Amino acid sequence: MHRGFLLRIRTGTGKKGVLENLVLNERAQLVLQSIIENYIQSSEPIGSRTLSKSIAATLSPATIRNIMSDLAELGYLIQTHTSGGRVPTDKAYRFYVNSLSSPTSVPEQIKQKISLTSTEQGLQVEGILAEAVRLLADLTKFACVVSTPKASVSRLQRIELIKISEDRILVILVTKAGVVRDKIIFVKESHSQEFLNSVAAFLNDEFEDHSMQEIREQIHQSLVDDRNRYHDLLAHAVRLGKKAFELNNPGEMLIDGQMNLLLDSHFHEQSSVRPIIDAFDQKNAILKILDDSMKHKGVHIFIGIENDSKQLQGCSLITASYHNKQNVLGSIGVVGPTSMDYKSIISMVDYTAKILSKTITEQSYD
Amino acid sequence: MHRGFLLRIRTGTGKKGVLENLVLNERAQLVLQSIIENYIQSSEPIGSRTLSKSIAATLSPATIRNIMSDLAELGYLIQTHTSGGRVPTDKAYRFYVNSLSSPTSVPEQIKQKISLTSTEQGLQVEGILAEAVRLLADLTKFACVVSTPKASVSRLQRIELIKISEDRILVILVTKAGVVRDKIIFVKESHSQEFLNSVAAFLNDEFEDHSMQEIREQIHQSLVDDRNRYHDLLAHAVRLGKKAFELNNPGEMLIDGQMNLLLDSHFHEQSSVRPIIDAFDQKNAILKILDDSMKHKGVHIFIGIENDSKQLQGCSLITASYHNKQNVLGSIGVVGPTSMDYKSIISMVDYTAKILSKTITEQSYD
DNA sequence: ATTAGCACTACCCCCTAATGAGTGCTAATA
DNA sequence: TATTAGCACTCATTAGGGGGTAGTGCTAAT
Repeated sequence: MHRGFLLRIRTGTGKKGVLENLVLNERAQLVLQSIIENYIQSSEPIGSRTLSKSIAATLSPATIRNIMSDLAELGYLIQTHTSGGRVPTDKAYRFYVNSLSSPTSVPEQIKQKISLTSTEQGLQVEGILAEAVRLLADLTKFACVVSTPKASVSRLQRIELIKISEDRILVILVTKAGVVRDKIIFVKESHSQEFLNSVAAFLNDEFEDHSMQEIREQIHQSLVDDRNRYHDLLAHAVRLGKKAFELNNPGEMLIDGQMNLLLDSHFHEQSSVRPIIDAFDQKNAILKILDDSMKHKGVHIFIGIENDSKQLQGCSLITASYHNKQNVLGSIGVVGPTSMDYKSIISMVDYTAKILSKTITEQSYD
Repeated sequence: MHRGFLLRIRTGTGKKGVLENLVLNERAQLVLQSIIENYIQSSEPIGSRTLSKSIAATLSPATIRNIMSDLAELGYLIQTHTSGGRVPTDKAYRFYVNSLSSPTSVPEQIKQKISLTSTEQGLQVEGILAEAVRLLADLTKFACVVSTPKASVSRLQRIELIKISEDRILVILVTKAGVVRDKIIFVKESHSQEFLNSVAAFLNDEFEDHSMQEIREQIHQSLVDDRNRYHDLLAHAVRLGKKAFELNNPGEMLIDGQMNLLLDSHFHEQSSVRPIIDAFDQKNAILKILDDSMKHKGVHIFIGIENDSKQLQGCSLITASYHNKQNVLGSIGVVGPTSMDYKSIISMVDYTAKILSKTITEQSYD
């Protein structure tokens, strides 16, 4: 047993030297990194002999075997069979991405492909998102998702109420971010278009530039506020506004490139794709991750077992949030095998999110 | 050679008796039908012995072999190997679906599942379509598509012009069918909201209940019509209207259940799915079929080789148009293997399209 | 016109043996 | 003491061979 040489107590912390706090020495790191990179490329278990040829340092297979044995014991590698080479665990991938510095720059050649042309055409934000997610899917050859701007954070630019029939009113909400939402609300009593116009004018006056969340809260307060009862227009405005601003779509997302997953060699066995398909169908697990990713700027990486959702524990997600001048609006991301090429995918997601933010900011209404 | 007994010149036509004009006698029809139904179930080549057991009539394997041999010669069957049973060709499926009478009724049990609840929630047409296509995909376990209502045939209910910024106007088009389209147009000169309101009022007066196609034509005529030059409001209305009614989205479609194709045994070899995936990516080939299917009422069936698009020649499509009170709006359909269970899929598509039509008609604005 | 019988074919499944890449352990080496 | 060479062993993969099965075409009998 020669683990001693492999490990070093993390310097500068007073914590007890439990296993998790140990760090690998440089050679072990090199070997692990090399295994991971080889595996990402070949998606086949890596053996000591193969590795000794491809690795930068000159190490004999036997030495590598020793190191690998220790790495396995520490949970970075597993053997699929007694004699079938070793495969990195999720823990290894975590180590790997942590060791990567900030996103490497995207090759110029690919940068040129990442451009969103749709602004010229007066496309809505949804159109831009659709283009972005398609682009990313084409580029990465994995499945990609993007969450539409959260209704609650987006700020009101304009509301319109249009009488459609005696009992139906079309509500148009335009947000500063450039998103148009339309929904139909049903009313018991018929209102004239003129009346709806004044209600809309009132709501516009009152709430322009407020976030949807704020508006909902304020309207709710007004409801319990007695004095409004005596003002007819106000009362109606509150009642209609309540319906109009009710958030009915709990957050949507656009998906593209699902099919890419099936052509990927890592997912070759059908069974392993199944849960991911289901995850896409149900959406909420992925949506939750995208939401989480909005909380902090930059690229987020969720590797296999780290995902709360069981269905997603067989894959990794790389996400980045996008924003306009004021707010973080949503996130865009890639769903692929845990053994994906993190280095390049991270930089692609990062760059795409930046371009997306830029495009959306440019065409925001303020 | 005993083909004589198998064939009969089609009666009542004066055409020369070329091979295509020949029809099969009843026993041959029975055998062919039986082969097809067996193959649809098992997706494995059918042999004479197996068939002789499962077929209704009592025929010895040898007899069946003779019939099968003739059917093969006529292009209804092919052998994958010298001794590997026979498989129906696209021609056989065409014969089969032609021999089916009008759609069989859907089992009550399934009918209950086919219901679109979304009307209650004031969902737009797009929402209803999304629900319908998802439903059909769940039911059939294949990929399903639905084309959104053609802009050109839908009739105007209302237009609104909303000033977003100095050089941007948001156009909202509401059609009788209940579709809301929004787009942003760019203008050189700034207009006040009041002015936009009068323009919108004018356009509404002039064009309500006209189809988009008509409107476009009339506006185009007005443009060349000199007398409008002298009427300021009119001139602006024409200019803005031209931009507003420009059809920018060439027809969209919604897809659901693509993943189902991969789980299907008929497509088990990856290679055969690939072209279909591409077809979905490009959309236009499928969109064209959906468009074609709008021309006539009822269910349409496109089998393998019959498809113009090479990529779709490995699969079959079953489509049916949907409509509101006045117009055919679009079509909904299933994309699956050529060996799909036509009988039940046809009736499901038929029934779903009917329910879809009913739902949309009910919530149309006239 | 239909069927039974026969020779033949080809896939499929199972078994076996050979191969090769990998491992752990131990002893030799620098 | 860290590293390496050598050895015995494991196990997935592959190729080859035999039996079984389901199929075919042809011919002769019914």
